[in-house]
Amino acid sequence: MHRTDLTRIDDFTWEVPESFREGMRVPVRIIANEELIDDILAGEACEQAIQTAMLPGLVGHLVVMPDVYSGQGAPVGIVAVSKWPVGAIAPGAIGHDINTGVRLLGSNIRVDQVEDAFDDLADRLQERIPCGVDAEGSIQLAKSEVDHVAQSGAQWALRKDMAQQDDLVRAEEGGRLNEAEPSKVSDVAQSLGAQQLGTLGGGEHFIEILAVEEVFNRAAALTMGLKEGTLVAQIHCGSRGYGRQVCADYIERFQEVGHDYDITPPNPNLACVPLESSEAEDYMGAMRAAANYAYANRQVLAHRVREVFDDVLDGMGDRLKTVYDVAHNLGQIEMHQVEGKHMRCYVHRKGAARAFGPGTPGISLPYRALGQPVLVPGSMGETSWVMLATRNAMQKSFGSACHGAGRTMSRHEANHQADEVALDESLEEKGIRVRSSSSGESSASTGGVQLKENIDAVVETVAGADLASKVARLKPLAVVHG
DNA sequence: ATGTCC
Repeated sequence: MHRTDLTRIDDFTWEVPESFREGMRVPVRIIANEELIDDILAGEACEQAIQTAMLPGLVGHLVVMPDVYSGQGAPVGIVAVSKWPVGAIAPGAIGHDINTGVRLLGSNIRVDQVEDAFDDLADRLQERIPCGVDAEGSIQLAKSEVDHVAQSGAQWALRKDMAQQDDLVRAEEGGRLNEAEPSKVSDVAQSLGAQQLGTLGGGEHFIEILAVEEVFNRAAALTMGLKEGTLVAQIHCGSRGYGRQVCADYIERFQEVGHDYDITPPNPNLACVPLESSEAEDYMGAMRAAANYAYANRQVLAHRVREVFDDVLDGMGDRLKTVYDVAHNLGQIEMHQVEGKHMRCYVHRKGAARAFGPGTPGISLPYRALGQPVLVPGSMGETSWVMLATRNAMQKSFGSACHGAGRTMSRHEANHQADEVALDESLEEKGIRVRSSSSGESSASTGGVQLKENIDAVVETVAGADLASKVARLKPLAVVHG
């Protein structure tokens, strides 16, 4: 695909018109600046976005975020809005990693007072937090308890003394989605859930210690508890095997029943059913259960981080306060203004954060007047950003913003051990402590493997497109990953 | 993303 195929809407918005391909239901709108657009057009994600725009019952436009990259079925970095009740729901447009997201903890701990402790912090985090695809948790749950976690989300952790009330107040949806139906989750998923709570997983999931490097919006930063020169912790992870299995189970089921509804999906991984079908209802219940599992997981990990801070920094764990907790892969029923009409919709966000503008109901109370916080982690070891959703986001992107830096080389492509090690080494060279379950196994790397750092371009684009505004930039000090 | 894909 080339620029000549696009209509330029404004400096940061490029449209693939509905007429581009037979079967597209809505245009695709790519949010990108001059620096990012050509890479996006060159990649596989663009074709995937066009296919995703063929899902039945979509309205408005398919939003492509500047940090988009290729995924299964739909790319990672899209928002697809389905009209209620005539539209369809597609698990592949939410993703296998249901409610992968970010928890950010701020603190009043000054970086310069604890510089000597970074190595110990990294070591202890690695010891305390099981990482990697096959990680099993320190918490073993009975099957009935898995259902309680899936029902209660982060509130489960509060009952188990692994959360503070304020953690829930400053979390999207209070860390719990209503109407979760653990009974609609398969036994296989449930057994995985029994073993994996409090684990980080693999891929791009990580825990980082960072410093608040620069504040751009003092008032907002004050409300968020972010101050220049202080230490923060960021947790990027999701629902592990539990959510992955839910997605896989329902894609399979939707593939089987799709033709009963006269639906031919654009691609088998985009199998879908009508929103008001019993299959859709089952999936929504199971997906919310997985989302709650992820909220609980990030809460347990936040608790582990506090424990490590208690140990290493002499009881400083309590000084870590939740800034916000946000999902990057979720589907939700929302009201939106589409082509001048206020309508009930089902919003698929895959690799996109909900970003409701100031005053919108549904934003956690401490932030309702400001707008929803948008947490933008870089790829592990990269600069991260905290932003704030703007009013404009409501119509331009159906209340959504980017989820983090796109990857020019996915960990899937970088699947060779040597590349993984080389990536870690390039971070170490920058003075960042890296602890990885796969590190140190090989130094056969040739070096020179690097993730292109495009997060600044992503953030400039999101700010330029007026989806969110900058609050603070965070600089990584230590990262633990699978 | 993942009891990891041929």
